[in-house]
Amino acid sequence: MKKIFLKDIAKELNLSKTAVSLVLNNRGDENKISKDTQKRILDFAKKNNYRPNQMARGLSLGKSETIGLIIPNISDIFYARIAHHIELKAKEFGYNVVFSSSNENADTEKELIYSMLNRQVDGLIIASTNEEDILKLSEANFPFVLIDRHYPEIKTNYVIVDNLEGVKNMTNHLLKNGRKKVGFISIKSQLDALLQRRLGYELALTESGNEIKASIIKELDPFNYQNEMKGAIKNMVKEPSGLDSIVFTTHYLAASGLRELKLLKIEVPSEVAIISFDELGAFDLVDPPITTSKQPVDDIGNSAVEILVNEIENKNTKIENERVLHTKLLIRKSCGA
Amino acid sequence: MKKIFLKDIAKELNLSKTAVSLVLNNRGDENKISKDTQKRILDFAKKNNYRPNQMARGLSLGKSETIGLIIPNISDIFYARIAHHIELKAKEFGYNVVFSSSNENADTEKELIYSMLNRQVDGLIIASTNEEDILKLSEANFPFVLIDRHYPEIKTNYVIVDNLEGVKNMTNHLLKNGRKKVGFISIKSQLDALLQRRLGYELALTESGNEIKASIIKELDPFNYQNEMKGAIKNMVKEPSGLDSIVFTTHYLAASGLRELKLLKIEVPSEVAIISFDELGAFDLVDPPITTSKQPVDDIGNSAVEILVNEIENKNTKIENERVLHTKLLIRKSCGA
DNA sequence: ATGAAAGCGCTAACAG
DNA sequence: CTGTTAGCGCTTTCAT
Repeated sequence: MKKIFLKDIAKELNLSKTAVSLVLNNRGDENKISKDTQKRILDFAKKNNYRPNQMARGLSLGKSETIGLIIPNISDIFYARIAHHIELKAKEFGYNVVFSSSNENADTEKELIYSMLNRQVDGLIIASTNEEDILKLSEANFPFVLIDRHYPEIKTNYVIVDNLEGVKNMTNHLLKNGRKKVGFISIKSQLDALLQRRLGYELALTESGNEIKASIIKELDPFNYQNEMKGAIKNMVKEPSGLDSIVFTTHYLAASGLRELKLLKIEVPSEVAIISFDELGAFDLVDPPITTSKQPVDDIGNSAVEILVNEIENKNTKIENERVLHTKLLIRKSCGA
Repeated sequence: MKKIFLKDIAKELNLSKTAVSLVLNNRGDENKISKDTQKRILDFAKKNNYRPNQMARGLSLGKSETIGLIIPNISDIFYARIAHHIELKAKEFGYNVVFSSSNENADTEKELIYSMLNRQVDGLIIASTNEEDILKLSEANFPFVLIDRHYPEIKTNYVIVDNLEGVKNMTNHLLKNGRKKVGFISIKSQLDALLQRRLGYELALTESGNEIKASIIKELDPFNYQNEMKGAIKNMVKEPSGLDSIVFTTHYLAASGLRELKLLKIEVPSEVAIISFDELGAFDLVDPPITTSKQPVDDIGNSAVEILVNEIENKNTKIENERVLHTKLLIRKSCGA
């Protein structure tokens, strides 16, 4: 593991740094360096385990072959899964990934973006909480793609799912299964993704001739939802609301809600049916197994990288850079049928 | 977002790059640069949003203020949680983290380690699959700490849990609850962590006067455990084995096992009790809620960073660099009582 | 107190 | 085909 540098191998082999650098970067042929010399260089490099210093290389090249990933929280299984696919795909293209969690905090996100820019990432993939800096990135023409969440007013690359459709399908599923009074528990947020989910719910109700009463909708504080859940559930289930089903807009809300329902000894699905947007690892084992609108995490991750690398490397191939993917309803027991 | 460089601010302010650099690195006072000059520099930098190029800085300084994290799989909630804590703690110390998944593949892990070294990470945190390269790192005196898994023959920093104790407690819990024939389902592996888990199981049995029959122990292929699970379970549950309980050594084995038990219509815990080492997000909601030996992911992450940074920065504070943490038994319904 | 200059390891014109 | 040279942006030694 003794460190060896480019100049060392040049010296040892009595060649110039240029020749060595060229060969090591696979530009030997195009620069007409003799096969023999090339072989000597390659062999020597391999034998001595030569490893170019990527900081030097990056500084010189003006790029780092690194993608930055900014997400709300890596310990959220949803983002962790996306991260995994991003990582895999990035590697295919020869990129590493640096990640950071914003914890849904705008300032942190801002700091993270700049910190990554300082570190000379070649591009960014962001599940953003904060519009302002996205706008700046966009104006600066820096390569990035938004995932999971996007800002309709800003023209950017993005990969999201059709939230409206997903939640509408969920709500309709409940309705189709004979539920009459469907509640909605979400997170208080200005994010378009959450807005769309609410719209999907409302649309399903109105289209089926149901009225939307505010009391049926609860939007909890993202940092305090666990405490607020009990009240929300109680309120929904008891009269006058007397709901017979609840749509949850995230997996953690669904888990938390089910926990409270159990504490309150409310039978799921006989008394109250529940359905979740996206899922946790073991939702199929839960009592009862939870019906879910599953997001295509693999596709989200792969698409994001594909779009990003395309932009970074400025390939001519015009690819679709605004992708709206679809969720898939996994029907289990929590809605009755 | 117009890029501004050190030399720009020096020129604008009619100063030398040295002065600017010094001040920006908080070494103004110690180099007796006038308060006034310092203020001018700082103000100008802030106003123009100066952001040092970390590649250049890193190249010059010979360090990157980045920690590399290599784990088997970021989409495994266990590692994702650890990653989250590592990230948080690293930020406290001013480090970023670069992560990669080895997918339990020795070659990938090797490649990852070298790739990270090339990228000049200052230190590494590794949940390793492959002893060989750990040995090299160790010989090269490169700062790193092993987590989750360690190699008893190599002297390194590490943070692990007491696997033997954890599984022993699990097994005893089953025994205490009146189970007579306890099975063991694990992953086929040479890793010490898994060996210890098996030892814990065996120890609990022998100490309580039970005999260990090979047929009671199943070690599945890590890449094919889902397919092998059905056979394993069937085999254990039917005569002559006729087990009344099973110890699973990972959360995904437990989930998979429970899935099969349900398919086989075997009642848990009345017919067969199960217990898991570590847990998934919703193990408390599962039917039945699964008793678990929970690992202290926060402490694992925090300790690892603490030890690593200590070593990187060569602080004199002698800290314990071989930590064995303890799991905590969360008793739920899957074992009966 | 401040500045000139060298150097970190690598790439890339350009000249030969 | 190969070597010289400048330069990426920053830090730091050593004069002044």
